[in-house]
Amino acid sequence: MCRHRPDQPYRPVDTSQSFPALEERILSWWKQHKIFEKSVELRRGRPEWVFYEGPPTANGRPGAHHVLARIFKDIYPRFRTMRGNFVARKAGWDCHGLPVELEIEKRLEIAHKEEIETYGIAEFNRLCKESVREYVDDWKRMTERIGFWIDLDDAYWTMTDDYIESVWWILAEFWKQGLLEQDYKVVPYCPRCGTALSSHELALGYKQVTDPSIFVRFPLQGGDGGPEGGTSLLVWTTTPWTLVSNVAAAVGGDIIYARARLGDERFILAAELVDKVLGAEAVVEDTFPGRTLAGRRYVPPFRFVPVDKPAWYVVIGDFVSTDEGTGIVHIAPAFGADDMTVGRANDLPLVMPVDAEVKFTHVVPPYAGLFVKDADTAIIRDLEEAGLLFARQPYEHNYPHCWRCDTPLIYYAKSSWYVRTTARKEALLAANEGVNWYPEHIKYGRFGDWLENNIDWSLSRERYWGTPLPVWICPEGHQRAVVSRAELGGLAGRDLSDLELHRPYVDEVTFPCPECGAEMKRVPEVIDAWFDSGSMPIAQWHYPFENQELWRRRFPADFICEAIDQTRGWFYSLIAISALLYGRSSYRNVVCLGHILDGEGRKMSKRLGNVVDPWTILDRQGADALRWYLFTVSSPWYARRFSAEAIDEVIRKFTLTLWNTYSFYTLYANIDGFDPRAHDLPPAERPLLDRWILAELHQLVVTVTEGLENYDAFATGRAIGEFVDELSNWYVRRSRRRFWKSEEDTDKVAAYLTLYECLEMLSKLLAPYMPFMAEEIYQNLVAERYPSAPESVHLCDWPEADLSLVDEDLSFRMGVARKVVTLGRAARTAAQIKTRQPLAAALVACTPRQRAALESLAAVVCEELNVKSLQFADEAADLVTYVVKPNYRTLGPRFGKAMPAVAAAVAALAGDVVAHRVRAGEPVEVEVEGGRQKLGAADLLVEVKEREGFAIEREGDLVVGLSTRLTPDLEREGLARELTHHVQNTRKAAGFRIEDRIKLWVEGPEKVMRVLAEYAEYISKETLALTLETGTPPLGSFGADVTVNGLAVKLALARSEERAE
RNA sequence: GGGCCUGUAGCUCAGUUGGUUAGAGCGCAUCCCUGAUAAGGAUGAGGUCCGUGGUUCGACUCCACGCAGGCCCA
Repeated sequence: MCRHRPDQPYRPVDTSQSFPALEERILSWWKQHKIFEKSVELRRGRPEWVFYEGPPTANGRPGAHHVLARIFKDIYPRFRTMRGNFVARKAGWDCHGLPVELEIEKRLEIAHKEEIETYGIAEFNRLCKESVREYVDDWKRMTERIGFWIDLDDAYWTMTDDYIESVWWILAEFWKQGLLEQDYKVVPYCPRCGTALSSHELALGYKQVTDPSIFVRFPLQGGDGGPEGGTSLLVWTTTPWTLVSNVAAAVGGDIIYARARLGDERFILAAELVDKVLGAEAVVEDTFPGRTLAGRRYVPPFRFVPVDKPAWYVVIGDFVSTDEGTGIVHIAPAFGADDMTVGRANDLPLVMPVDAEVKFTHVVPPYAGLFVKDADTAIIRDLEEAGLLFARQPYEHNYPHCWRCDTPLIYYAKSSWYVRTTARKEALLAANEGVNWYPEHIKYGRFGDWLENNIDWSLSRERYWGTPLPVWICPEGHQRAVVSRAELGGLAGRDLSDLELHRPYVDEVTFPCPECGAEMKRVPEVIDAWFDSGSMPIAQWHYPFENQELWRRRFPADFICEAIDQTRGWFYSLIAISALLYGRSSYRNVVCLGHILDGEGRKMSKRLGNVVDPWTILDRQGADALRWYLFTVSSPWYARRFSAEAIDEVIRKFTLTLWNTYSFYTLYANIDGFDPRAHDLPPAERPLLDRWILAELHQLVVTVTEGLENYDAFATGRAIGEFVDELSNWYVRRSRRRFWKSEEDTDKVAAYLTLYECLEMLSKLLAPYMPFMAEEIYQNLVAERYPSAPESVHLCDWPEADLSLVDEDLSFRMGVARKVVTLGRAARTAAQIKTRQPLAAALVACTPRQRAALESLAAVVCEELNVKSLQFADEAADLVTYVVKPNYRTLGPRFGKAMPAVAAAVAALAGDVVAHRVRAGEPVEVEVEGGRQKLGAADLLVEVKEREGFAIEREGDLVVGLSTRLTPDLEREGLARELTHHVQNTRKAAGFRIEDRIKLWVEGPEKVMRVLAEYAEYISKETLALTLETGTPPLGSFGADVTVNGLAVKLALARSEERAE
């Protein structure tokens, strides 16, 4: 590539080109000539358009579904770059997290966390690091191959010390503001694995199970502290073992409760549940809202654990429902999220009689040492003996289990570190206001809801491979969040600038507490990897330790893009961190893609094993085809099914059509030695067809530009697809003979120029979508010929539409002509007459505007339909009949309920007569429900219907008929064209090149020979025959026996040495 | 269990503020054209527009409630 040679032919375009091979060639050319780097540098100093890369998790090989987000991350930055913005593309890799650890655990055959410590954290983390690097290499190869232009050499890695140091800075900022705190929180916990589970893991393990559920009496206390008149709160629970830790009973403030008598006992429970729980015999004595119960004390079921605060009274909880149970919920703050919340709100004591293995401790002698769930039976028995058990029944529900070992999870209060996002909820919501979401509904839907129901960010993980939480703590409980390596070194009194900021190295650093002098040690936790990736707007630059100016320029991002599952992931972590730090979002526009599903409609995931390896597509069909498929197959916001077959369709339908058009141009331009820059022919001086396709082309530029500005690669891609179809199947097909006629006149120059301009423009419009194909076309047509042209299509400016060339009227006219041609062909099909057989006339019935359009394009229509003339049916013609219909849009609002009567009255009118009046714009009167109503011309729609028994076709207002009578003249002409057709086929069969001149011999019945004589000039010209003879062909000629309109004919041809003029 | 999204031809999907006869591509069938040719074009068959109610003169479209799938969360 890149040898300039305007006077040389174009590189021949192979119609059976392998696209993957082509792409590989272009990839290496890009690399060799640093085109990506140049494309970025070219715009240095121009307004920045900031893109943030959401770091892929370097744990697992990339699948076809990962290609989706990466190409959408590619197309808009490419577009903006061509539009003139400076768009830096810094790559990134998400390196930390449990999945990486699990993989190493598997490799080391480790089953328990403790074994990691035995194995050695340093070595374990070294293996994690290694694994990350391996996967990153896979991702790099995929990224390059799909043409995703991103700077892989300057990627941020969340595991580097610089990155971690920036994350520390953020955490220390939060700590200073009181937004980073240690707290108890109820988490799902696997008693067997000894670890809390993340919400993501939780989702993997829900199962339908049956648990014991019991109804228990909580006898109300009277004023003296004793039971009050035999009245009990009736409480329902599915976890009897938590009753040991009961400290309160919750009711809904607005829920109506009843005091109901059953026998000589009284119960309090939700009024609407009385029948269901107590049965029909129960008598309701009183009803009252739950809030009147607040503060009422009751006798607790167990008193094993001493409490240090008031307990055992009724509290209000907004989570209480009457869907099941009794409407009264027993509260054990250590063992339920709602319980914990309500416990905090009411300052209830935390009763925690359970150890790390979730067994009862010695505080509860009867059950000590029992796994809590195994204690259920004994607890129920003891309740029964104490007379507290009212009823028991098995309860079937969806309960989470450990996805690894299938053990039922226990909700359990654990100490953990939290980012108090709830304290800044308003800032989060305000930050979201400044974000444009694509699609829009996410903003106040899924994402907005998530922010509205925000919960504190559970930050810490009791793991090894992650950013260490930079908090040091002393035995007195004083805390210190460390901001940087330098600060840590200062505190520790030694140079720590080379310290690796991972475990176990940071764990080894201790220093005296500034407050009490005792030794401070780091807390053992690492942080949630989502915090790492959400910190990237800051940490990717090692801000604020470096790059302050750069950071100011590149915050916030103009554009980010991920799949929809990131609403709770990266989209959230980004906005949470930046809202807490700066009170604003770190991104302005976010494209939120639907998932790629497998053939069965399931999400592609490593776990299901249904991931399509992108290389099977890339090696066979190529990156452009995959890209085009993903951009245009359907709306990107929705989940779509992936199909390799549909990519073949893309190639057949779009790629090959474009390729053939491109190949067609180069083929003929080479034959004629055509150089578009040697000619200057303004569009206004070119034929109508050329002006038409140029009008479409420039309209396309407008459409694509506006679409890409609005992040709509889908509609714009489809618009390009339609244009390519029009270019190929109308413009080129209609213009074919202009290219291969021998004389070089203005008409031919116009055709070449027009097609060339379309292809050149297309290469630019396509560059963000199909960077390889666009490059190939641009290289061959432009860059390799003209030294002044940009070296690559990706270094070009985005094209500006020439609005003076856009011509809506012309588009309309050509549209009508194309429609008439379509209908005329259908009429031929119906009449079983080949297009090659000329006919006398096509007869069209249509509106005046359509008529005008067709008259201006009569030649085109006649040629396409192979008719001698185009005629128009007048009102009296037998071709059609008219039907008048009511215009619902105007009449509906006017007549309302009387509309059906109006429609009936209109239907009763004599169509032919009324149609005439309507077309003339005159009003019509109808009789509706006894009254006369005047209907204007706009209130009636005239429809044309074909009369029975004609070879005609119609669509809407348009009716096309063909006169099917064959005269002898027409028949002979048809035969001549048929002969030509067979000669052309024979030429091809003989393997002649299209520009080869031939000698032709024909032998056949007299009828054929007469036509041959009459049409000798036509046939010779069409087939490039220099001689046309009858008689015996010489040896070495290429012969063929053919049947022409049922007549046996012998053809023979030979290549001529002469070059004709 | 909750929230969001989706449900249109055998398949993959469009369908603009509610308005006359709901579209495209693929597949299938029939046929045509062809020096772009491992393409192209036409026609046909194929639709309870997920279901049920409602609003309206009129609903694929708006509302409610279901059903199914996806995602996120419990």
